[in-house]
Amino acid sequence: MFALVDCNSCYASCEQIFRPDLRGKPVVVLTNNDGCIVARSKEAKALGIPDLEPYFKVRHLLEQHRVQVFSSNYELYGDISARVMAVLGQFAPEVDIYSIDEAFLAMDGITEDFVRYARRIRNSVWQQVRMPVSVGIAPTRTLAKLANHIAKQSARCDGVCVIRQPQDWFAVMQKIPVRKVWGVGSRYARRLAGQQVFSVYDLLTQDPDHIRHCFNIGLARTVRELRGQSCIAPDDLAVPKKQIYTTRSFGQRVFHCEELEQSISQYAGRACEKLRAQHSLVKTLSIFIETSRFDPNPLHLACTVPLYCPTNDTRTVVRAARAAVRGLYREGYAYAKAGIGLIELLDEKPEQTHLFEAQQSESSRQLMAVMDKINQYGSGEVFLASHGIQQRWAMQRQFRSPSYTTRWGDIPGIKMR
DNA sequence: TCTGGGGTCCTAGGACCC
DNA sequence: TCTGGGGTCCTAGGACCC
Repeated sequence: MFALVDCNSCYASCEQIFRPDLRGKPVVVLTNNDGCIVARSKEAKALGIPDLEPYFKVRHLLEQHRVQVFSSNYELYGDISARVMAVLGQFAPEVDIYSIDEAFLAMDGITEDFVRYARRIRNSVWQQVRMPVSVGIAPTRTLAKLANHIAKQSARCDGVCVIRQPQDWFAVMQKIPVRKVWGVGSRYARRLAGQQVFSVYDLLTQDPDHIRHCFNIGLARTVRELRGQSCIAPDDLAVPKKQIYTTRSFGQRVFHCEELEQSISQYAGRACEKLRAQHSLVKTLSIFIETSRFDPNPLHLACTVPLYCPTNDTRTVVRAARAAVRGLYREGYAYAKAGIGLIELLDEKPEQTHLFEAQQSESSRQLMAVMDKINQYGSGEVFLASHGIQQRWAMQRQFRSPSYTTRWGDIPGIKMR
């Protein structure tokens, strides 16, 4: 059995922790660059504010209902997430962190009544972090996700749902749209509708081989998981990434090559941090710069760059990435976004050395380790000068809250009387 | 004035080779 | 002379997730 613990409206709830005056009120959080709505409190959902809608399109609606708007504050969310995960660690020996706001717990060896166990988790996380969570428990991860969905939807569940046997839940599954299944996006949902598959139950009763033939192995696995047959191995979530990307839209359009080089330097730095965190080396990069996809004639320029010798030294990767940008750059375009992908990765050990090139030096390794140590809280205190100091292209975050838990200057004060 | 997220993996199809 | 099987690698595009 697996438990999936998921924070309710995670980013909005994070903001409410330090603004208890906003509990019970409509709150939304925006994506990077204040682009789209990415999190909505329950009250904001009730107002009919759609998910992932561009901010400027719903701005008047938000103002009309006096919805509190926040820019993304990942320093805060990352720290709150770590605290939630630490609490979950008290409940199971193995916590698979699936994303910033959810984790799977393996329930092996848990003898306590599942409903009671789930309630204890909920209460503890609320008590220790003030984060509301929902808990779904089921024989497979896909069913645990579904149970979590039911826990959130049904008031009667009060945040907890346990699916012991799928067949006990067939009646409920007939009423849940197939789109809600983990692994079924809007495209698959549309194609499935063409085959008269509308509900979770409809999908569950399909022949996996038929689904494999019409779609792919992933969706066939999903069908099996819905039937209670576990096919997503625990390791699937822990394995190192096969590719690492860092891409960002700019706060405003960029016209000059130097600024593109600055941005790509910074993204490369971030990508290399992730690379070192999983003890990998990169052999091939992918670099792109592009105009807005909403432009009448969008331009997308990309190239792949093989590295002479696999590395995880930010300086080497930055040098190659900047050269690539200079090669791609075309004058006269309003660039909206750039990114880097580390697309071919190797294990740090054993290192594949080039016949005529010294392998990555010990001094390089030490330097990177020191940088990572200083920057461990994601605040980016140490960086290469090529990132630039005055970043005209940096993202917009007009409604950012303080980093209450990670910056000395932002720690809330207590009034004594 | 103008505004539109970010990350990862899979697969089909083409190029090339034996 | 022309055809044809099968494998590998690469890449762009598609699909998913939160």
